[in-house]
Amino acid sequence: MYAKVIVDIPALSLDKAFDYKVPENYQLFIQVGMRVLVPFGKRKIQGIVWQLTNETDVEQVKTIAELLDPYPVLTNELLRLGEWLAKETTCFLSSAYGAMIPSAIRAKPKKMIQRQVKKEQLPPVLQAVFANKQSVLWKELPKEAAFLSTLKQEIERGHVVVDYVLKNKIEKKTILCVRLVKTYTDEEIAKSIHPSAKKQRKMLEWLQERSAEDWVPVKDVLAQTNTSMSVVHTLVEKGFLQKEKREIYRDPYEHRNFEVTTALSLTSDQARVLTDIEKAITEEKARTYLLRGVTGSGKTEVYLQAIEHVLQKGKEAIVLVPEISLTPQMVERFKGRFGSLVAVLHSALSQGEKYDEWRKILKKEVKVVVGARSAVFAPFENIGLIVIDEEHESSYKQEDHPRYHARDVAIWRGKYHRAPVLLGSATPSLESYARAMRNVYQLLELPSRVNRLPLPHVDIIDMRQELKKGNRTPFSETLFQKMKERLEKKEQTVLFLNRRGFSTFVMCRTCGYTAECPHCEITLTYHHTGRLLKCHYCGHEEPLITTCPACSSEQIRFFGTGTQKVEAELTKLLPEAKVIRMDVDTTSKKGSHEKLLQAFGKKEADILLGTQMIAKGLDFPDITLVGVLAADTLLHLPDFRAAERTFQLLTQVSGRAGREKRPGEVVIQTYSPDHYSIQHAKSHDYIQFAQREMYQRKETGYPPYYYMTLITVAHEDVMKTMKTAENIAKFLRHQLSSETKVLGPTVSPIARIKDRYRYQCMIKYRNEPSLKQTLGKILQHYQQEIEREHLLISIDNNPQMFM
DNA sequence: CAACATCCTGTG
DNA sequence: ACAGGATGTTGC
Repeated sequence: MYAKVIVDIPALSLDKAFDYKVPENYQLFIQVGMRVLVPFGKRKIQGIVWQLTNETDVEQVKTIAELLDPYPVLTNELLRLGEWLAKETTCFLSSAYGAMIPSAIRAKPKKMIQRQVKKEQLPPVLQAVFANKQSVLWKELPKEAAFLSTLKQEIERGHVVVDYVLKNKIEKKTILCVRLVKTYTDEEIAKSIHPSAKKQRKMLEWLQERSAEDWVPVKDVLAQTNTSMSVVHTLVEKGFLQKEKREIYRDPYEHRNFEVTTALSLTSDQARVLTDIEKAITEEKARTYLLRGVTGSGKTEVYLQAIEHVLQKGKEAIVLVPEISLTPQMVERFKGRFGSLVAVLHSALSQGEKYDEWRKILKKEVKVVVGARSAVFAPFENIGLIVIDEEHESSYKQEDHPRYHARDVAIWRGKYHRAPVLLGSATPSLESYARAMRNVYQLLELPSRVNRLPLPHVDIIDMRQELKKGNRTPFSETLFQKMKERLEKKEQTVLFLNRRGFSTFVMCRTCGYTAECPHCEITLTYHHTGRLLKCHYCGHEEPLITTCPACSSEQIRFFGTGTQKVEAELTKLLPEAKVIRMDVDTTSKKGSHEKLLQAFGKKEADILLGTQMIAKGLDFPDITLVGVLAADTLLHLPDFRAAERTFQLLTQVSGRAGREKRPGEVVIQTYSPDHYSIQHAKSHDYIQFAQREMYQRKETGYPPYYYMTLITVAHEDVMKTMKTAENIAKFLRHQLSSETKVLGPTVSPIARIKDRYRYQCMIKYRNEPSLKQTLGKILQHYQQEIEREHLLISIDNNPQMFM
């Protein structure tokens, strides 16, 4: 019996299966999808069993060293999905599988030396490194030539051997538990426990009262009965109790109680939508539905009831939510409805927590997964529905290998399981909307808010006029007036600014010098805390300059406005207002995001000031005013989706106002008040916006009318980078059809990142069946340079970012 | 001509 | 990715 194994090393030359013999003792247990440790050259590495066969063409097959799993970590379906993903996104098979497995179990084998003889038999230098240990990690050894030659000698003599051991990064967590051996009668207890041993009696009684067969953590027993460990020991010795280390799950929501909820009554719109979806679930129709529902129209309740239907059918459901809206509020809605049947997966969990949530899925202990992008790979085997909330969010596209879009993966899995996929959004991506228009997806709509409240009134303020009036604060007169009103009425305001830090850039007024990152061609951003200049791309930091390094002038000025600066202005202009600031800098610590939101929910502050991250899921009844300080920041980015993103963001943010009884108001400040994305956001008119934008895309030749592929070349040497990019473009023009456009090469919007120069080419095409193959040829051709000289060629199909 | 750095090949 | 052998470079 042989196994075809995909080894865990990302390299083009290793992107194929390697055959290994399955040892006798594993033949009964081994299954496709399990991880194995295999000898590879002089090393041992991890791999995935991809196929099992009875023959091999390879003459000198080696044998699998170790079977790493008791059950497969990848299902048959996921193995096939990986093959598709590798082909579709031009990545290695091992990278595709890597994306499906939690990082906690992707163990790196460690090189070690082990002594085979008594310490005294080794030369003194080696005695010293071994100390009292049997084995030592290779990387902890001294690397001097003298030492290495003695080591080599000892290895040749067989006194020391080199070995690879595999350390799981995260172990299963265990705690000490006890349970009663059986249920005891009073006489039995009286017979063996002395009347004066009150504590022993108390512990036994306490345990008897609980369901007797269960294991109980010792910690709880001691706390509840107010006894000590010695009592446990005595009872174990007397044979009343059993003691054992039991495996437990780390529970990220351990200290939270989720209020149990039941299905809410639906509006007629919701009911109509739900009927369609339930029908698809029952009939096992692998259709994709686009649910367009205005903010506050109750999309989540539709998801919840559809999932209920899935569970009734004995199937499982996956719900994807953008990372930033996976707040405790969101989790609460699902845990409240489905309790312990829910697993939650997102990046804020520790590695151990992620691993445990994932194990619950694998062991079929949960039926619903709520999670960010990568949760689309949840190893369920009987999926009845996949939901993608806020489907337009660009975070569903992974920005590094494998560059997949969760929507495409969901649709693939939907087909496999014959399950519907439900895409939900108030502002669908134009790609999805176009598909719905062509009936590729089925369009479902929720046109009005659940509570029948009107959508908030939106004021557009022309900031050019404010400047003329001499207003130099970040707030227009109108916005400032309204903020003051809220303060008096004790209502809350949310201020939104799409930029963190204090100012955008620092410039010398005398000579025009601007501070730039030494590793990336991008201006540094001033951060008030620590008085630092930071690079938002590579994290480089340097102290703030006070004199210009170019001309020694002291006229250093800050330009642009960030959240920190607005906060400072607020304390100056509205000293009585309490402000909470939320951005990457104030929410980087675990749990701080939640804490700040809770504080705002409890009305500990009047104004919430934040970036992107507060645009979603914020659902507090007392917010009656939303201010967008600079609506243009997104609009003028060099990106064909700039208008779409602006419209989506403004709509999203406006949705935060007046979610309950009181109507809300929105103030949008902008330097381009007439732009259609801003005007249509004012009138809450998605359809008008979509039509206008669709026209624009058609004229300029962008998605959804054309597909795009972005190729970025990066290398330390500018000339080499340019030449390579040029050659690639030439090759593409030659290979692809004449209707396909190859643009560039041009310098990337960020010309250098981490000391590598960057050039890019763009391919725009409508029909190019051999594109994937052609791209594969390019990688093949540059394989040596990629593997040896750190040449980077990245291929991004349907890119979301153009940096 | 040895000691050392760099290139290059193969991994089942 | 990385180990190990082949090949090139350098110092005396």
